[in-house]
Amino acid sequence: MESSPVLPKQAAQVGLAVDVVAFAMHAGELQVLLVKRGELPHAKVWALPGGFVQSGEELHEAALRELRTETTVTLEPRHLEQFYTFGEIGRDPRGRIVSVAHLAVLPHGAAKVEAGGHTVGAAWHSAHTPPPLAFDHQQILSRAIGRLQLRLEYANLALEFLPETFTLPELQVVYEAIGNRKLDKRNFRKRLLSLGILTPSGERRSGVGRPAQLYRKAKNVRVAAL
Amino acid sequence: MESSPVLPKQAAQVGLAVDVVAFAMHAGELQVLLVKRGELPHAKVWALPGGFVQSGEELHEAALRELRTETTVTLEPRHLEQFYTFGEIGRDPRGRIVSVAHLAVLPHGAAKVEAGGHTVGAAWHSAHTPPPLAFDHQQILSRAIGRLQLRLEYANLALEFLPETFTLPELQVVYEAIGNRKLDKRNFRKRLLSLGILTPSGERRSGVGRPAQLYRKAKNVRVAAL
DNA sequence: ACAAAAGTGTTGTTTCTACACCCATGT
DNA sequence: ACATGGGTGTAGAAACAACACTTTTGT
Repeated sequence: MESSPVLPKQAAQVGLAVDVVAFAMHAGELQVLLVKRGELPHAKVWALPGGFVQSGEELHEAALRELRTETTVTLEPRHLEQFYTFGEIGRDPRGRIVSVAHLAVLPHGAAKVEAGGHTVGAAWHSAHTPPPLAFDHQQILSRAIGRLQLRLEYANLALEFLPETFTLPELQVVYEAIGNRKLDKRNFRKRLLSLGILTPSGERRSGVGRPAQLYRKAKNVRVAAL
Repeated sequence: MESSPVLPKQAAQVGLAVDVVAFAMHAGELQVLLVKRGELPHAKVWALPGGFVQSGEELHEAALRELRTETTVTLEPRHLEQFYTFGEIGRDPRGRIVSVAHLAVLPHGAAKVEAGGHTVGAAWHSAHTPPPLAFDHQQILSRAIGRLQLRLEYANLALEFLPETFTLPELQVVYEAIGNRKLDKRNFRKRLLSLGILTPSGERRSGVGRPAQLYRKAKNVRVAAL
């Protein structure tokens, strides 16, 4: 399928992997998708979905594949980008394994996850206070949260966490959960509406209280890259 | 020196490389360090310094080594960080080669560069208008400039381009060269001084005109990561 | 009627931008 | 004296932060 690499003299023998930090909003909290490993090393420990890149497979394809086979996520990621490559020598006891870490955003409704592949469990966990993680995955997660917070503020990645139509209070919850802080309702509303990236639609009656206006993303999407 | 990787079933056979985008200021212009390749593919074409990661070598060590052996740079980089990993399948005709690209800042005075290793030339070139580059190095360079512009504004990376003491007009030139736009002298001066990251020292008489105040970086360095 | 959540404006502070002249030195 | 580059202040505009009450619905 491709020519085999002409590796020179003493290039390192490395394994190339991808790991995926998949975020979603559940119960007003920023959550991350974790799998419970079924194999050594770190069997029965929670870890990020991930694995080795296969021949003829692009990096982002490998990330998608791992997400789909290690868990049963029902929806497509709304956003997927590589954000850092972890290659420190001792990071994996099996040898020199370099992992290109990816950040994914899953839309609301991707709640049903099941284990698949070599995993014996899959579940959403609080992103800010996760369980103990295998390998250097805590470090990877922390860096992913940092990147997500950056992206939130200046590319409007928050919309990708919600269904197609949503209310402003729902959007505010996304900002608050990712930023881990409360925001003022009036200022938030002013700022978001003045950006002109939202268009209203019909109304909606939630369980209790006054019904909220529904919005959707405007035509002029601008999810700026880096 | 290390245990050989336990590579599973059909993991891809990949070569792992690093490339270095080394920036410096020369003649009031943002310049990038390029080498003229001595080997196929792309012999006699300008390229970023780079090469394969060796066993037992961390990624950033490999980046430093390539910088030191392919060119004779006299000074240590002031800043070195990985910024993106390029792994597209067709990017290198020799096979599947994944490159972790690094951004380096060399301080003023690193002007003398000579070819070394497998290269037949090494020289500084305009970063905004470089010559034709080998492989996907134009793409790597563009992304590096984008990252540098980001870092400039909110981590004060500009100081790393200058000698230990410098004048405000010199610093402004750095900002203008990286951002590729003119800045207002008064506003620039107000903003920088109000940050409180500069402390004055003695004076200096340049060739002509009124002598400028010299500054150095204050004690509270904050070169925020990511 | 009451509980619950949505919605709405103003004011003061800070930050950003635009803009033109005088100052200190070398020749 | 003059050429060269360094240095300075102000005013309007825009963005941001703090703050409390009214409205609409379901029960």
